[in-house]
Amino acid sequence: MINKSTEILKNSGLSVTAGRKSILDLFIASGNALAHQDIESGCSEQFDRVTIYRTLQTFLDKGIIHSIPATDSIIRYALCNETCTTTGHHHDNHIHFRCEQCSKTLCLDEVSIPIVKLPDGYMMHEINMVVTGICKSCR
Amino acid sequence: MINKSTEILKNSGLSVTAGRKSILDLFIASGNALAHQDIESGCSEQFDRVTIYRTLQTFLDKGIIHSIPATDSIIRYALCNETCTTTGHHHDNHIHFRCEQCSKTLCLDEVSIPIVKLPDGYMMHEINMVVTGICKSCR
DNA sequence: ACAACTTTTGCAACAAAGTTGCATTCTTGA
DNA sequence: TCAAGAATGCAACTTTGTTGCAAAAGTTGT
Repeated sequence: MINKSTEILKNSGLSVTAGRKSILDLFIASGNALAHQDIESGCSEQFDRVTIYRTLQTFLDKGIIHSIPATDSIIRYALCNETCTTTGHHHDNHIHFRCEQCSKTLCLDEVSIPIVKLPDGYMMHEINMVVTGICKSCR
Repeated sequence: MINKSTEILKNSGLSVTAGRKSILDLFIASGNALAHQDIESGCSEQFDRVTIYRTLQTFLDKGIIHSIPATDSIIRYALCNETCTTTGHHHDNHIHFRCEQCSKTLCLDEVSIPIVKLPDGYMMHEINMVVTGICKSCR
């Protein structure tokens, strides 16, 4: 296996194409979460918008990336770390941080989401926590 | 003061218009969070899409409603409870629940967001927690 | 209750984001 | 290497969100 992106694709049973590798490389290179737009403008080669939508959806389905909600209606995606290899829906147990200054969104892998007790009758499936504030490099 | 929606508007220093009252009434009537689309189709009278966007923005600014992030890129809004009357940005301290069956989004006012400790160098401003699962009425 | 003033609304025209079907091109496994 | 299946690009379209401006409200003081 030549490089990491190829490896990830093979491990997920996906065919290795220029687009997928390029998008994965972008995720690996950038330490933070990426929105569709970031990917469209950040890829080394130019790919069709539709291809990017479909690629992101595929990656989501395979559990290669996870989506991060935000109040600005822009969904960002980040690489799942190695431990979550389950295909399909999976739980990310870390919190996400969005910096109000540099507006980067990061996974804080070291901070895990605390357990909350739901009222009687509610069943929890997934949990998502996003903190906004000022990040380490912006202080 | 005739009814609740009028009261809320006056308290926030907003002029009372049919559109605003209608949208507020909808929020009061429906127990769950509403997306733009829900409001457009749910109002008694028909209002222009632009009016709804602007009204929601105004309500946000005044702290009448708060927005709830989600991983489906649809932002939903919910009435702020009486205790949070601060104009402008404010922190909701409760978690949000999205039911995967009926796909309603609710504020769980009784469950407050637990405190998390961020890594050194990070400053917290706002915090948001969304749980998905099955709600009480769908079991 | 009315006139003057300020806000809000609706419309039109855009811009951006996301979706679908289909023909072409690329990957993969034998 | 080649056939079968998967991924891509394109076109056309729908949905979502934004801006400027004129018309229609709402508000305030008298």
